[in-house]
Amino acid sequence: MGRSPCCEKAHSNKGAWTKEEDQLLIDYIRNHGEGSWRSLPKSAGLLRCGKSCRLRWINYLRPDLKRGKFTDSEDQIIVKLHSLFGNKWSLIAGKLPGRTDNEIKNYWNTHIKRKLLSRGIDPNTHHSIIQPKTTPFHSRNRDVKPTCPHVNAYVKLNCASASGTTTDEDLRLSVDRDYKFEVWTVS
DNA sequence: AACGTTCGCAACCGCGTTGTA
DNA sequence: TTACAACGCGGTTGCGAACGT
Repeated sequence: MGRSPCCEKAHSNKGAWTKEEDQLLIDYIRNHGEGSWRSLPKSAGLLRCGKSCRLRWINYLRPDLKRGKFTDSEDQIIVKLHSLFGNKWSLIAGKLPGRTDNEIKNYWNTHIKRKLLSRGIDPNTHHSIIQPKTTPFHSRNRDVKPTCPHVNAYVKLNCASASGTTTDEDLRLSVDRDYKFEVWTVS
């Protein structure tokens, strides 16, 4: 038995949102707050599924969104965080106030990936394509510096977790003014 | 000007995770 | 403990805009 659909698709709009739909969603969330996405469309008078409403709000309508072009420093932060976390876009977005995971994901795929490749850097491993390095990033109990030639980051790893991987709970991340990183475990 | 191609981004889809009865 | 509903995330797609010929 498959998963039940998140909404009555037959009675849902799809595709681009209209200004009227946006306004209905904004008004509803202003009055009632976020949450209960499944019941929200009906309550707000929207012919959309809850998932779609949530995405529209988070990625486009939220008042605290920065929007506009990414700055050079944001660019650098994204590259460095990606070298730490991989494709954990929501985690990366959490370190960039006003930016959404979807926005960062798109920016990575359309701009940064290409930029890294043009510099001879593998965007997945952050290692030089010409001189590949074999040292695993999440090596246990070892200091790695720097992990990638283009990143002026110092990452201190002291992973004590039994799995040998660093989980969100294990990690605390600090970003100083020069965007250098230090990652350590919680004892 | 017209057409084809590429690019950028909003939105959708499927699945894993979490909460709860 | 289990089953189900709802949420949240990451990958992918679709479409309009921009660009090139």
